[in-house]
Formats: sequence, C-alpha cells, structure tokens
Amino acid sequence: MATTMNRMAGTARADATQTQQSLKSAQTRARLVDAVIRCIVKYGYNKTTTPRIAEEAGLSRGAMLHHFENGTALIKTTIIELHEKRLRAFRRASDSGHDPTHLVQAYWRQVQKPGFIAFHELALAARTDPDLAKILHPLQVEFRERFHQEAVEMFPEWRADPKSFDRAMTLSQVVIEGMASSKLTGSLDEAMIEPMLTMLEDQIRTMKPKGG
Amino acid sequence: MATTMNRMAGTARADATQTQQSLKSAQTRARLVDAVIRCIVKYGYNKTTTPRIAEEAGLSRGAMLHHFENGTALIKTTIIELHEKRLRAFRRASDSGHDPTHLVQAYWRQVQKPGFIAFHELALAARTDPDLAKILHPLQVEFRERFHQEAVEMFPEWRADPKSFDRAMTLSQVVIEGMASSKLTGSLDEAMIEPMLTMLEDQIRTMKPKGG
DNA sequence: AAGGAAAAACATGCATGTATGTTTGTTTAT
DNA sequence: ATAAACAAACATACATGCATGTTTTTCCTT
Repeated sequence: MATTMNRMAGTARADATQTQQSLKSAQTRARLVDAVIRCIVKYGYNKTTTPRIAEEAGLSRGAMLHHFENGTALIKTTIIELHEKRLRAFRRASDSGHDPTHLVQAYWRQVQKPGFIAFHELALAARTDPDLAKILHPLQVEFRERFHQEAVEMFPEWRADPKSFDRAMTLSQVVIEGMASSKLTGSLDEAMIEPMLTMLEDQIRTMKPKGG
Repeated sequence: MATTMNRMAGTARADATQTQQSLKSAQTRARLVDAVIRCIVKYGYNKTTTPRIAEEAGLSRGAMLHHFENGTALIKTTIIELHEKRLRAFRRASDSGHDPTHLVQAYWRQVQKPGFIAFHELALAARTDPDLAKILHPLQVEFRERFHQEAVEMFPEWRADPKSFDRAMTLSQVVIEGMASSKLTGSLDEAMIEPMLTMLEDQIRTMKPKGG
C-alpha cells in the first residue's frame, strides 16, 4: 500500500541494481512536484486540485496517487522542495557580491520567480490551514535564520551594531516582499519599482556603521 | 422570480410606507455581509462556503439565497461594503492629524483590522480568479487615488515635488502593507514593528521638500 | 376595524458537479 | 513471473443552485 512512500525520500535509491524503474519513478515524482508549483502559480493554491495536478503532469490521477498516497503528501514534498530551492538560490546570490545593492537586487529577482509566488500562496493559505502551517512555519523560521546568517557573512563590518543590522534585514524583507505582493495583486505602479529599490539600497547604506 | 434583487440596492427604501419589512431585510443583508467578512478572516476566502456563511449569520441557506440570489452576488456586495468601509476609515484618520506620524500610525492601525485581512485574502484570490479581479481591481485603483488625494491634502507643502511625494506614498503603502502581510503569515518579528514604523516616519520626513 | 389576498422572509429538500481516496485492472521492466 | 508503473472504475463527501413549503408582514376590500 503506502509502503513505498515512507521508504524512499524522492531521489533515486542508493541501490544500483534497480536503476531503470526507480529512476523513472524519481523523474515522475519530480514532474509531479513541478506540476504542483505550476498549478499554484496558474490557478492558486485552493484551486490546485489533484485532477489538475495530474493533468498538468500528463499523468493519470491513479498513477499520481501511486507515487504520493494522497494529495497532502504531494503538497508537503513540494513545499520542502520549494524551500530548498529558495535556500540554494539565495546562497548562490550571496556568493556573487557583498554590498547592499547586490543583496537587494538579488532578492528582488528571487522574489519574481514562480517559487516565491507559490510560497506566498502557501503562506497565506497556512494562516487558516493548521496542517499547512505545521509544515510551513518551521521552514519559514529556517529561511529567516539562513537569510540572517548569509547576510552577516555579506557584511562582516556590521557585526558591531547587530541591532541596526537586524532592522536593515527586516526592512529589506518587508519592502521587497511587500513590493512583490503588491505587484502580484496589481496594486503597485511598475514605474515605482526601481525608485523603491534604490531608496532601500540607500537606506541600508545609511544604516551601516562605518563607511560603506 | 429574481425581480426583487435587482431593484433594491441593499439599504432601506426611500419610501416610508413599508419600513417594517425592508428594514428587516436590510438588517439581514448587513448581517450576511458581516458573516462573510468574519468567515474570510476565520477560514480564508476559499473555505468561505455558502453553508458556513449562513451558519455564521444564523440563517438558513435558503433565506440567504433569497436575499442574494447566489454566492457571487454576496461576495460582490461584501467587497463593495469593505471598500467603502476602508475609504471611510482612511478619511476619518486623515482628519485627525496632518503629519507623517499620523499617516503612518493611522494606516498601520487600519491594516490590523479584519477588513484589511479580508481585503488581502480577496486580492490574492483575485490573482487567479478573473471574476473577482473584475470587481476588485477598479476598487483598488480608486483606493489608491483616494489615498493619494487625501495625502495631498495632508501635506500641501509637498505639492512642489510631486515625484518624491509619489515615492513617499508608495513607500508607505509597501512598507505598511508588507508588514501587515508578513505579520499575517507569521514571518515578522513583532519586536521589529515599532522600529520599522519609526524608520518609515523618519524617511518620509527626510523626503519632504522644506523643513518637516 | 376585520378578514382575506399578496408578497416577502425564512426553512427544507433535491439534483448536479466535482474533489478525494480506495480498489481493481493493465502494461512494462527485471 | 513478479513487482513496479500506470490507468480506470468506484464510492463517499460536500458545495452549489433551484424548487418547494411555511410563517410573517403588508395591503386591499368590505
């Protein structure tokens, strides 16, 4: 029955003997996870139903339930996948440059991608969905910690004033995610985006202890 | 048979003769609209079903459909009611004081109320729901215009530099609504709220043309 | 003023559509 | 031939709109 689910994590098996089938399985699972993200972006979380996911993945619902036992399981692994993608992207971005402009621009780009839209939908849904919240909240906490961590490495000279550092990071998140949210709902003048980002960069530089 | 719906707008009739029934009708309609808002806040927009609304209003579903013909109609008038409530609250706030601190604090309080939560849910749902979007978007545009209008009256000395004024207003909306959104999804440290608001106030004062 | 017709408020029940999970059947690979 | 991948059929649950029935208020007639 649901034995398969609990044993294999989603990637291919360590065993090298049964590569043909288990590889196909992993691919199909990946296709399903991808389909979920596309569905959330296209239709929103609530309208992301199992028939739609299956259709989007080009699979029958029965096959999908063979791989994931139930819809909740699929959502769960999708969230985790999404979270890891987010962490990777952020780490990649932090490697490229070490000044406020890079941080702001990188996170802004990040926040434009489907992954963030999906995450945003999920986060709002979690407000009234305890099951979702139980999965999502720990990851949100982890992301904030990593964000903080990476940012500290980006600005080592800021360690002198952790208070203003925290404020700068919170401000960045609020402004960038707030803009992304406003842009999604259409309540943000597109011409205002660049000026806002520039203001944010300047503000961060102002908050920096010594000379930037 | 659905003649009544289209004639009366929802408030009491101008005619003074039939006050007993039409008044009760208006009260019931108001009760239903209120129930919708409470449901959206409690359960989220997608889980705001017609049975739940009826239950929340202490009414049978049939009675509800007598007043609103279908669920969409109820949602529609709820949105309009919500919009007008928002406008009234904002106008009220702008009457009380004329400096950045008042604007920021007033809008922040505004954004904490159930009305904003409901509006936020609806705005996100509208992204993937064309019917909702068709109702909501014009109102969002109107709100932004009114916001702008009121703000101009609050800061007449700012008319010299409309560009920086627009930026200040957009920044205010982005930061405050962004914070509200983050707070809803639990991804905002509560201790950061006051510092953020203070920073925003200071920033606005900085952007003001003459002495703030 | 009183009694009955008309209408509106409200409740109950039904038919339809759709999402979900389970079960059974078929193909494909080892 | 055995087990997995996949598909299809089935059963349950619930939301929606509509159609029918009941009570209360209003209006008209005598």
